[in-house]
Amino acid sequence: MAAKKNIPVETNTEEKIKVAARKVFMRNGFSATRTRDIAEEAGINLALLNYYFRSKKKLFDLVMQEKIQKLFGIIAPVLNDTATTLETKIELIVSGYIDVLVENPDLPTFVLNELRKKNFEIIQKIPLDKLITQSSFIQQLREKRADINPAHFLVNILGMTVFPFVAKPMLMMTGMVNEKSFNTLMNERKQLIPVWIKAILKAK
Amino acid sequence: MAAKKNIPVETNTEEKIKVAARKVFMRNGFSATRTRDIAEEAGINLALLNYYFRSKKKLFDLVMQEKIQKLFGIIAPVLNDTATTLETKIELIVSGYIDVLVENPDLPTFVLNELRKKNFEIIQKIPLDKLITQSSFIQQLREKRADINPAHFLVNILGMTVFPFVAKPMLMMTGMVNEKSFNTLMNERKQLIPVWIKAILKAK
DNA sequence: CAATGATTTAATCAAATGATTAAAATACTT
DNA sequence: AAGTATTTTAATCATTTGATTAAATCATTG
Repeated sequence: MAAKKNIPVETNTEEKIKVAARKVFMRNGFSATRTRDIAEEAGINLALLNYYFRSKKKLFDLVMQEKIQKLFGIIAPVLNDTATTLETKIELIVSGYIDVLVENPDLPTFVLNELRKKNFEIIQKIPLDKLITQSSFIQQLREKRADINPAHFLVNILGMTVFPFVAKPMLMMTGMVNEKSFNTLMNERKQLIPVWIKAILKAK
Repeated sequence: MAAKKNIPVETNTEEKIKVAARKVFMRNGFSATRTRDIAEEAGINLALLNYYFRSKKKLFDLVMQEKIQKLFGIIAPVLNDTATTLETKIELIVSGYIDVLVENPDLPTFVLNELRKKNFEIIQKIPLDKLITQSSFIQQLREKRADINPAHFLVNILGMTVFPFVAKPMLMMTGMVNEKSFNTLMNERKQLIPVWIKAILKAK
């Protein structure tokens, strides 16, 4: 590691490849992405990709790891914050997700589809199990409504929040939304979903 | 068309290829599927695939067309039935989707992801726009709650119903569900989602 | 500045893959 | 049964694609 010392991150070859890989893998998925596409997008020689990352698969795993962390990073800290109420947590999860997904609309479909196809070796195995089931969020829900299965409740919040992004191509196909009205709709949902979830919490 | 007359559908080569194509395309998506995989799954010579369907893309478009119709076929007739109440429609959509998706858990992620990647030429262009916006469902919703945007309302129902299937790999990764408890959960949701949606309808 | 190590390039490989072809086998018609 | 059309097969193409190699360039160190 002789060179590379004073080279700013943006012009660092390794970083240029990562940036390009994120973009191309996210757009096309693992199988439809050719290493040549990434090289071209990065403006580098194809051999450099293998020089820095060994293989297409290794580079992809790196990107996947990031994207999964991005997706869980929105919800994890909120679930475990003992300082906030259940209502506040709901608001934070909803607006947190919508803000990130308006900027990265393809993120959930990409991750969920690649997971489904098992195109990914889990590198960093986190004990998500306990992290969620022991969370402050679940405890607070139990106090309020011990009869509601936390899985149902979380699925409702995420379904209302994340699903529209997954279903976006279909919503556009049906003419129910266009590129502009979709974002308006999502911003409205930041206020609306917490109201609806509270209605569900009251329902019996 | 000389032969093929008395040949039962199951042993019909064209049909065998379609059955195999549905299976393999659904599991792997367009790009990760090789025509050789389909031929092997169908137990036929590779050349027959091109003989009957001209190309991988044409065969894929056929499968996509079917899958999209399957996905919309659940909801379309319910939305437009003037004989049922809004409450009944909600119940029918929810249980209709859950029943089909328990048997075809990969259907939504497959379709939504391939649509996202635009791996598909829409052959049969249906005026889904009017079909939905002019539907009995939307009219009934307007009568009950003119202030609720129908898009929000439909997204809520579909989000709560369809999203769990899309998120299944992630729910399993977090240890929140396993293969067995997932189906139990989905069956519970057939009863629960209509209750929750009614709570949303009452909320202000 | 020369020597050393890191980075980059052009050229090339080997395997995979969608598709085609010509011939063989099979079924249908008269 | 002979002749014709359809279906199936084995072999082969032409590209694409992930990866490697050897040589060239560049930067750093002593």
